[in-house]
Amino acid sequence: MDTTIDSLKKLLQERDLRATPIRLEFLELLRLNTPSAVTLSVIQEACHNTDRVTLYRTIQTFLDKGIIHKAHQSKEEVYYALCNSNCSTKAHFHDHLHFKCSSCSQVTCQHLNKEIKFLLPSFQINKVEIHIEGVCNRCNTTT
Amino acid sequence: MDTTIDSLKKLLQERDLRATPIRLEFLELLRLNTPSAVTLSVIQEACHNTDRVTLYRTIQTFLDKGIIHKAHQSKEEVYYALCNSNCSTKAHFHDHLHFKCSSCSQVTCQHLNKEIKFLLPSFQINKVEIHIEGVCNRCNTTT
DNA sequence: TTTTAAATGCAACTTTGTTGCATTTATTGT
DNA sequence: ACAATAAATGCAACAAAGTTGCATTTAAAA
Ligand SMILES: [Mn+2]
Ligand SMILES: [Mn+2]
Ligand SMILES: [Zn+2]
Ligand SMILES: [Zn+2]
Repeated sequence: MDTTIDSLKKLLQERDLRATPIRLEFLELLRLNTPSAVTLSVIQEACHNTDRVTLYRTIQTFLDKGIIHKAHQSKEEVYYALCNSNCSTKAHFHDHLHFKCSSCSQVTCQHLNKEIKFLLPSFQINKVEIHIEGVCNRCNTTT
Repeated sequence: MDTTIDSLKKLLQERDLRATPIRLEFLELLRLNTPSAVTLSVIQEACHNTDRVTLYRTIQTFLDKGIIHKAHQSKEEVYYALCNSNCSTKAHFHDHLHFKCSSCSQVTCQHLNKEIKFLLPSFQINKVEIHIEGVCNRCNTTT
């Protein structure tokens, strides 16, 4: 039997990281919010008895190891979400965009079904980030 | 005869803003860097005898009045660039993407020739921001 | 159980951004 | 050209956000 906690433990150990209670709580929070991304301030509220510094370091570690990625990065707040299994210590691979709903203010990862082509002659494209703002399907249909 | 300074003065007065030396220096800096965007830290260096607070307030004013816009907004640094004449006190209108070159580290505004369609059924799209990283045409051709 | 490197907590610090208020200055009208 | 005035600026004090060094604790391996 493989509980969700066990799978998170495995995820950490695969990346040579220790499965500490703080890290598991952090990841469980992100997992529960899938497909919505979570801000640092929400993480801080949830982990209120954890030192700020530890959370900063945890985020940095998870980014480096390809466990989480930044979704809808703005100057005000950064949203974090779990990566899929494509990402590793080596590199991140995401073929999705980030949608911020101005109604429910949720940031979600949305899969890109068709590949998007940009006409930039003699440019080399390495990374594409797409942020869209509007009203999400839930808020739009639930009139 | 219409010097560039005069045109900048006119731009400010059209938006009910006073043409102060600081504001003209600020806009001249952005104009000289076109089509590259400029970070706050670069602005601060250029206007080293201007108070930080004034620069923060100048940026906010220019954003509100549709004179500048944020290009390649990240948590670390925000890049600012002049708006085209479409933008006003009412709203910003941009149909271009922002390209960050990992070689020369310049952020440039690139026009979108063809409109990009996203397949997001029952979503309402209000704003689209596209950030691309890679190697720009100048760096790519100058091998 | 013991060992040990990794992870955490704490304190001090830096950097970045904000607010209130006094002073200065660009613009308008005389 | 000068005076009046509202806008813009500078300064000080503050608040928020992020960083660093180091001592202590703990997960994982022996
Ligand atoms: Mn995502
Ligand atoms: Mn732009
Ligand atoms: Zn919504
Ligand atoms: Zn370049």
